[in-house]
Amino acid sequence: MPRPRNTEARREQIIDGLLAVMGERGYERATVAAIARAAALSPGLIHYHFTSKRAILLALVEQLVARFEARRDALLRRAGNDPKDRIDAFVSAYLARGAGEDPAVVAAWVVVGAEATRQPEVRAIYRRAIAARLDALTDLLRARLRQRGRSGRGAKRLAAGVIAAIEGAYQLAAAAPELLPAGYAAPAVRQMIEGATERAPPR
Amino acid sequence: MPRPRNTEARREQIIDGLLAVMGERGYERATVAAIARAAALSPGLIHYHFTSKRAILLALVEQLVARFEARRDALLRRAGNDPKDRIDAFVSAYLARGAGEDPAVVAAWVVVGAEATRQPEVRAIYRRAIAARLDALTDLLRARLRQRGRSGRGAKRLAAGVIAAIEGAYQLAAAAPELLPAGYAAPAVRQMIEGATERAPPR
Amino acid sequence: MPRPRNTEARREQIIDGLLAVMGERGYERATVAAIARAAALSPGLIHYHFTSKRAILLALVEQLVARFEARRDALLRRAGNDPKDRIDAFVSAYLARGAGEDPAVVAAWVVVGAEATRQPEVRAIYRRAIAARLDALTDLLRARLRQRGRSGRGAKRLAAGVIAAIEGAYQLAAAAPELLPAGYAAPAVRQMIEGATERAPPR
Amino acid sequence: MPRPRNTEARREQIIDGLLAVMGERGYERATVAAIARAAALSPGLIHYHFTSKRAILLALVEQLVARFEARRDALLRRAGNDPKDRIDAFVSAYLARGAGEDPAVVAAWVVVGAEATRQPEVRAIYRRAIAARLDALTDLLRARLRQRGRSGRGAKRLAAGVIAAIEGAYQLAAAAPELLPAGYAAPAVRQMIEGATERAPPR
DNA sequence: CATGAATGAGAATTCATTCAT
DNA sequence: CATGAATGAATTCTCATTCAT
Repeated sequence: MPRPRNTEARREQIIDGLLAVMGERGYERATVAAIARAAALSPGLIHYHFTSKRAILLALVEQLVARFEARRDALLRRAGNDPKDRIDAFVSAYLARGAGEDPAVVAAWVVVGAEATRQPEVRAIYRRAIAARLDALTDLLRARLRQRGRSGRGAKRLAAGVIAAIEGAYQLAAAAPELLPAGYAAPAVRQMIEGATERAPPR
Repeated sequence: MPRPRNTEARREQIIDGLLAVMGERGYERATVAAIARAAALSPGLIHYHFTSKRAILLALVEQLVARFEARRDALLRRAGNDPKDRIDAFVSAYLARGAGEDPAVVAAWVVVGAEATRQPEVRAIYRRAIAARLDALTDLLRARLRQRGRSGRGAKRLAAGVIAAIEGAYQLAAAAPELLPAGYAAPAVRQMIEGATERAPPR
Repeated sequence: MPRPRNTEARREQIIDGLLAVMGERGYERATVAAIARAAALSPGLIHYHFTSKRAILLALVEQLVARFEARRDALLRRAGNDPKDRIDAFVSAYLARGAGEDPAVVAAWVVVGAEATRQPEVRAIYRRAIAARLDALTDLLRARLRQRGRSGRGAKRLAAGVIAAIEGAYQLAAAAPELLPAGYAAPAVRQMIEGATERAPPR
Repeated sequence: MPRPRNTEARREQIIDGLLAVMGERGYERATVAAIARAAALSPGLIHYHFTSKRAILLALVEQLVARFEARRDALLRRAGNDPKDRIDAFVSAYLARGAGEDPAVVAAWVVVGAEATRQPEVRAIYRRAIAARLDALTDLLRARLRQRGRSGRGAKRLAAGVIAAIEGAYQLAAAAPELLPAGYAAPAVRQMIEGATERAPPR
């Protein structure tokens, strides 16, 4: 009678181990031994379930992306059809973490962003995720602009600004949280959007 | 007739070596050997001029901060006294790099931000720098709000939003440049500021 | 079916490796590579079982101390109750090494004595060992003095002299063995004790 | 007009530098830079005056030996002709340092003893010095034995015991000074000598 | 003689990965 | 699947010695 398979559970454990360790040490200094410890597993087991340390990172990045998308979709579903509400839902889903939801996830995402700078495979996933957010947000913004009788022309640029602001909020939350006024990020982003909407040329 | 001292020049060379290597490999993978190669020096010499690799990083961080401040001061001096112009000068000085001025500097600053997450000494310098920018920008924004007859209350939160947006622009520029519309950042930041100014309550 | 644990055996091997190498090279020049070679292990394994080279040294020092104490206790148990016999047993146990029992141990102990001069952790163990010997020998000498109807006053100073003579015998055995007459040490120590006993004031 | 030669003074400075540093760090860890600092000279100058670090050590050892011999000769000259007084003079000269005269010299001599264990050139000087002390002391002891009407047979073995006791006193003074009763060494050595003298067979 | 920079050969330590059990 | 020992290639750092001035 073969032992029941538990590969998936183990993979989750290991990914969570990397998440925990990477937040406080970064990727390079997250040793396989430390990941194993955080996952309450033996070091040897790590390489049974993952071919390499890099593979764990890639799985983690994908998981972080998927988590965001799940939360975003849930909030959008609840938001109804009004463009403004939908934009708020998107921003809330994105900022939930940046605002302090789970510090480990915030820290890990910042590390992922830095790794995306150099590891091609991380970069690929990261870009795909950012591109998807950019596209989705662009659509939402365009709907909003049209609702206000404006041209949708600047939507993409505006979306880029919003995403930059949110990614920057993550970075600041991870590196200098005590400098920041509470809850500054969402209103700032909203100002950016409203300011742009009002100034946009008519259709 | 001793050999003339050249420590300062050598330190610069080494810092530049780290800047170059770190941009493409990150701090951990910027080996001392690679730094030496980039600086066209022998590896042993690195440790003659710096006590440790970390010390080079700290020197680099301080240099990056100083460079920004020098550029900002120069632009502010040229900007005159109008609050709006001064804010523009500040943002331009900050974004000059984000916009692509020197990709190595952009990449390095992103790495510094990530390292600030974990290395206490880097964090200290990083925080001091961010705090200084926050204070300076808050003052500029407050002047602008008053000029328009508004309360200066929200100035600090707005400043935090602007800085987040700019730091995020660095991150995106380093990790996903080809996704971004050209020159999106400055207008987005301007929208954020104008939106907030107009919506701010009267004094 | 995990590989059976063998940490203790490996640690012994490594300690023995240091013992062998240190005797002929001293501690500093006993490189980890050389220790590994002497222990017939790979260099990396050394640091799997010990956190640092210093940790091996500390383990070795403790082992040397324990070895002496085991031999001393064994001889004392055999010696019976006569104070003179017990003193002889103590001195024999101590000098067994000095007299040439195991040259590697003699040499290592001399190195330990020199390291105790500077490494605080070595010094702590060394002192504790010397203090214990001093106390034990003082008790033995006091019993002997009383047996001869003398005051036990000078016992501690005499014990210090005996221990100095034995430690010195180690040093000379390690550095200049061929200069020394065979078997000089035990009689010399005995003379020291007898001379002092006879000259001690009555109780 | 050539600069006046100062080689001898410089060599002394450097030797003193090694003396100071070696006492607290041992020979291996006494870096040339540290020696230079202790000597208030530049590192490069060290190798102008000595071909190697080892050469400094050899010079230091020779100096320590010479210093002892000078003091011993001075004390012997003052001691007159009585064998007992001459022996006392010898022991005093030897122990002066062990008793705490100059801790740096004591510490350095202990390091020299340990180095003699492995460096052939140090060993050669060390042995010659010990052999000379052994011979000289043997003569003194023989005179004393004859004076008391005893056979001089055991003189050499006794001398070895005395020298071991004194060398051991150095070791203990360097590594565990606070454990030792004040002024224990000289009386203990005297007991050793008197005990042996009285027990020696008649001529 | 003197200075202090420069070199390069180690040294300890770390760590991803492999492997025997 | 699981364990934890084993390996070996890197990596940072040290330091005696050399050298240009």
